[in-house]
Amino acid sequence: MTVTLADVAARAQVSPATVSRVLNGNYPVAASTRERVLKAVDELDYVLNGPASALAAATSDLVGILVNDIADPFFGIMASAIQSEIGGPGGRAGGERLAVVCNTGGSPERELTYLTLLQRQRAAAVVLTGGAVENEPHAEAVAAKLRKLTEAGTRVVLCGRAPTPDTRAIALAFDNRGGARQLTEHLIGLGHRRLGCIAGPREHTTTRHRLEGHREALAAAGVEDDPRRTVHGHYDRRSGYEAALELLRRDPDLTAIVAANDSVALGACAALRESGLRVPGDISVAGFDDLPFSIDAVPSLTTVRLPLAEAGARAGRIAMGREEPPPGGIATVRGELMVRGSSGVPRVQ
Amino acid sequence: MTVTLADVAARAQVSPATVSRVLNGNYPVAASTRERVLKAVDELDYVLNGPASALAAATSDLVGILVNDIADPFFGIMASAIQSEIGGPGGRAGGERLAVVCNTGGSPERELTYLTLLQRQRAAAVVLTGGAVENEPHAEAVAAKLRKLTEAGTRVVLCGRAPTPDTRAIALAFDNRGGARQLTEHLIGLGHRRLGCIAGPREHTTTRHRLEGHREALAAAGVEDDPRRTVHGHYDRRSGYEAALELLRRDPDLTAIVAANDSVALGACAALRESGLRVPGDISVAGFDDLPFSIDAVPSLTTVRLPLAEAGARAGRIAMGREEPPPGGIATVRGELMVRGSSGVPRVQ
DNA sequence: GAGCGCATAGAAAGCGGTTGCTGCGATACT
DNA sequence: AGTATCGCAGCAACCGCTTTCTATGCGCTC
Repeated sequence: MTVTLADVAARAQVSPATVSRVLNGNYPVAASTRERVLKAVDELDYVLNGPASALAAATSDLVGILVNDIADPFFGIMASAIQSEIGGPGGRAGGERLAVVCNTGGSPERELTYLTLLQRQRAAAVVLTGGAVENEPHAEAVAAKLRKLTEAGTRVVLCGRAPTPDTRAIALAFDNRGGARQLTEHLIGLGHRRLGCIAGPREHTTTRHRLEGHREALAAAGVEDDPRRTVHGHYDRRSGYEAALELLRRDPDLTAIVAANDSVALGACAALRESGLRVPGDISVAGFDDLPFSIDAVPSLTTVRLPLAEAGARAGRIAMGREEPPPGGIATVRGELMVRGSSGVPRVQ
Repeated sequence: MTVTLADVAARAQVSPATVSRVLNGNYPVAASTRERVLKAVDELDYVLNGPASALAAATSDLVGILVNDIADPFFGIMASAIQSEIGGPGGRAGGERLAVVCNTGGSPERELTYLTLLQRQRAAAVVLTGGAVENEPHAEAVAAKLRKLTEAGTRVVLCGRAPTPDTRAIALAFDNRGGARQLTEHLIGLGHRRLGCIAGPREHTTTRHRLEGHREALAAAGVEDDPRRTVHGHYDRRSGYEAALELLRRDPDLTAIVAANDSVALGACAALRESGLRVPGDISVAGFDDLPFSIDAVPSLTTVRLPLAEAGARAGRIAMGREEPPPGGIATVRGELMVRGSSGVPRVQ
């Protein structure tokens, strides 16, 4: 029914071995033979059997990309950049590889299962993006799995994710702490002293690092860090909306809010506006990531730009072995403070 | 080196066949034996070899999801919904399937190559999302490939994409034409007569349908359709920004602009604002899709809500054979007009 | 107690490629 | 001319799992 290598071989009057070699192009084949084979391939409309090939060659052309939330442009942009370097059709890479994006939904269980699935498929490489959950049993399980993957020859790259110790995984980590610190320093510099903070979900490396940066800035400036001014939520607009209302309830005199990311910041802006506060006239707001829509917000969002596309592309190249991993296997990618319309000097009280 | 079925069998003192049967659970195995096998699997940390399994069983657990642009939330949301139904870890489905998202970048060549790659992997199902390019040779090539896939037993579902004739592909198409018509009717109802239109890329089904709906509404209301009031661009904010400036240059007295989608609308708003025009005071703007950020725009965006998540989930279920395909293999998914702040009555001139 | 059927385990033949090694004719070298 | 060398094609042994078919042991029935 389906056309196999043997069929092609028969038609081209050669052995299956020759056909395989023509297709893989890593063995000398006479031009005339090659042509005959290619003609047969074309005529029979032959399509290689991936699993069979992977089995025999003990490698596959699958590359896994794990993302926390594919509906979030933060991950979409990174995934897109990674994929463009992985190859697949149209990518810069030569060999055609199937870049597969897996959506973990932020759940460590799913992350683990996807890793197993990729291990099962003998993936050539795996790129994990975004923050990791710091929940203990899972963190160790993931680390163990990554260890096993690298041992089996799968290249593992972390993109925008904290390094995993005792693993041969290459890490391209965002400087979330430094970025957050800069951002809060900027607000403090404008004169803000009552800063609310909408943090991301607990037990999350990204959340923790951004929060630490924020606190460092507060401490450095001698500003009191009232724990009541920090609210945890998710990385979506809705959380921002609700958290902003909660912060306002706790302290109506807040003059600035730093959000977990841009979506959260936008949600917060909406809540503030509906509460009758003007941004930045009455209260400043800052985001994080600098996603494309941030510049179109009104007022445009002060935020920290993370070079998502660049980092993703680099991670992709490293995963493909087309770029040297950074020394020590760890590189820090810095963000850039983008001062825009949503932050201003505090209202005199 | 790597643990195989035979290793597990040896350890459990059974034959490889028995281990396979325990793992697949479709053959009676005595409880005591099963237990022994599972124990061995656990102790040896055995991971099934996917390719080998796929080869022997002549099926794989891969499901492909093709998207035009993974960095665009429009596709991210759909992909996320599809994937949640496909299963993979945590999904509602029973079997663990690897949902792979492939980014075509809107290029028909890549689309074709990805389809071949999936065919090669003997994917269980394929879901294509978003509009298709209407470029003739490619459209036919894609149709031929889809035909071949369905013939090989791969379920093919189109989500938010126009049906492909002569294919056994199931289509869940968005009513782009009807939605666009409603939107323009709304603007005409408000009193607008000089409507600009920022359309998507040419040779694209989505673009064509939305444009047709727009023109239908104009024609029905007896409003002249000046071709100079239509500009083509891409589905991103930048295109919207540039196209809006171009439209203004061509006709400074425009009172409304309908955009190809929400991102384009936001870009247009930015351009208008920078040109000193207020929205909707001086000019109304409408988007399409109703992506999450649209409600946070200032003013919030009048648009047509497309049930992306619902449609994606349904497409996923159909792809998995867990839901009956619609009669005739084609269903139309309607959008809903969302009237918000960016549209208002035209300024009296 | 012999015959039967049922439940369960094993043997072995693929699935469709890849690749090390062998073979063979032609060319190059002494 | 004789032989070492090279280029290219084929043979055949896997790769690791699934599955059909067969074998065995056991409890039953008549």
